[in-house]
Amino acid sequence: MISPVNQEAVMLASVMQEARDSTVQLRRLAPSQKQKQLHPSRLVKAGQSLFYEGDRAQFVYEVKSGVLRLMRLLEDGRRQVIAFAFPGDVVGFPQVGCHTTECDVIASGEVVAYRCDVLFHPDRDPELSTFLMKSALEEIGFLQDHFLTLGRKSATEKTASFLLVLLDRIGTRTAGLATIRLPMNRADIADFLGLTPETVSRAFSHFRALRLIALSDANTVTILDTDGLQAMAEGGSRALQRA
Amino acid sequence: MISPVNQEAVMLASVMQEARDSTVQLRRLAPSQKQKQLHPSRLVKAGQSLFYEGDRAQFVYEVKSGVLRLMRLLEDGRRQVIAFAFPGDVVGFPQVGCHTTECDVIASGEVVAYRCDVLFHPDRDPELSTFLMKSALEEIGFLQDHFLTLGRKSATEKTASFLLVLLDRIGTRTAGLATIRLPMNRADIADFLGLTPETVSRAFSHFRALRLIALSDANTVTILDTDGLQAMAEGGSRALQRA
DNA sequence: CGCGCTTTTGAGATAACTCAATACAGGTGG
DNA sequence: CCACCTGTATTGAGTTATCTCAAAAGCGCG
Repeated sequence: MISPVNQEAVMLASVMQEARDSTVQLRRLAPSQKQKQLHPSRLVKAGQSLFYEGDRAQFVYEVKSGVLRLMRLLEDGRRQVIAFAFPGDVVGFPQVGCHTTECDVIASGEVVAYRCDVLFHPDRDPELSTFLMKSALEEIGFLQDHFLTLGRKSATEKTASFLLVLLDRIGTRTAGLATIRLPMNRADIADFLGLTPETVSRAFSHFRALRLIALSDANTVTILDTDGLQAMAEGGSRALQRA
Repeated sequence: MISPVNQEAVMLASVMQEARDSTVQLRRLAPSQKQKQLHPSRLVKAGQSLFYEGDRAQFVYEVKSGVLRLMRLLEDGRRQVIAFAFPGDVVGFPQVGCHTTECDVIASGEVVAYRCDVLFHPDRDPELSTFLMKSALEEIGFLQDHFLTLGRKSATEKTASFLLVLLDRIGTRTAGLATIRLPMNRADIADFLGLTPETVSRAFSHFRALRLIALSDANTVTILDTDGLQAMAEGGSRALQRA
């Protein structure tokens, strides 16, 4: 998921603030598609922030490699992770010119920045415009999916759903078994699912006890029974969950 | 919110299925803007459905008057209301050609239908394309707002937040007091907030006891203390909530 | 080897749920 | 015009899933 080259290339001095200055860490890439020739690629390092809630929106970012975390905060410190962004995702769609979420890098990688004004001038680059519209529609669909999870599912259902989505997005198949390397910690997962880290941990333990998953370490999940996990995610047999 | 004329004009025989047939209930309107001349307006009646989950997406709809409800269902009947759409909102953004939510009319009114293919051909009508992009961005912002509510707020905070959003969208000011006519019932509110109808009702009663609101009838809310309700919505003083 | 951070496990507290009864409102028909 | 009837909303009492607080375990790092 993260190319080692990128990690090397990032200077150790880089701190959060740097990422907000668009002139830092810019680099030309071999253009992958015609309409992207003009849009610079940027290396980003875990721990950086691409933007904060309330920032004037300058760019939307397409993730090339690495993982981003979008979140919103409540005054008293409560946190909601809106989304994790993986390669192919576009983040930073603005609201009346401002970002309404904070965007942090949780796994170093590379992003492509598009000036926000391309969103409102489709005639200048119809191809790019269509790409961004599709990305926005994807984002809407993704958020809607997660609504159901957030509003109507139990802790085990939420956690199982989460693992299945990640399996789909970043799962790898080794020796016939699907495994997921989690780039985020339990607190991030909890804040994504509207739970506490303890409850997430208990759900993992529960799945392990049922032999649906195995954990080689806390962040490496092997899926032993996809169907069983699917049943969990949809409350297929709600009795099963307590078993 | 709902013009009486529209209610009259709709035939009593109209049932859900009719709304899905785009040839039914079409009518030319005086074009409000140049780019909308070609897009037909359609009268819709409370109880109809504009589309269902899984339907091939043909149109996105701009609400002119009335209120729509977007929702998703789980096999076992659990329901999540994704959004209520008021005049000015655009609903029905498709996912790979299909609708991923069900859309029902909860208050009769009028919508404008735009063919989905305009989303992917911005050069044909840049002005419309920009309008739809802005609508999509609004939708994303709106969904993100609601994420925080859904994932991290208590029942009273959720309910207070809900009332404040509605105040902003459809509140009216009479005799110096802001009032809201709720077009949806308690079950809809509950399914929007991830609660039960009983809990929503208790929250209303709680606010009434604190003299933050008054209810002339179950669907007519008068806001007596906006600041107090705001404090409730943000858990400003969490002690206050239990008072 | 010991320190700090994350995760896991445990035990008790609580917010919201479930089920059930009552109250209310709007529409219908006598 | 009023009584009834149906669906929605409210209120009550007991249950439970999840949270909170606390302790133990695991893991990486200097």
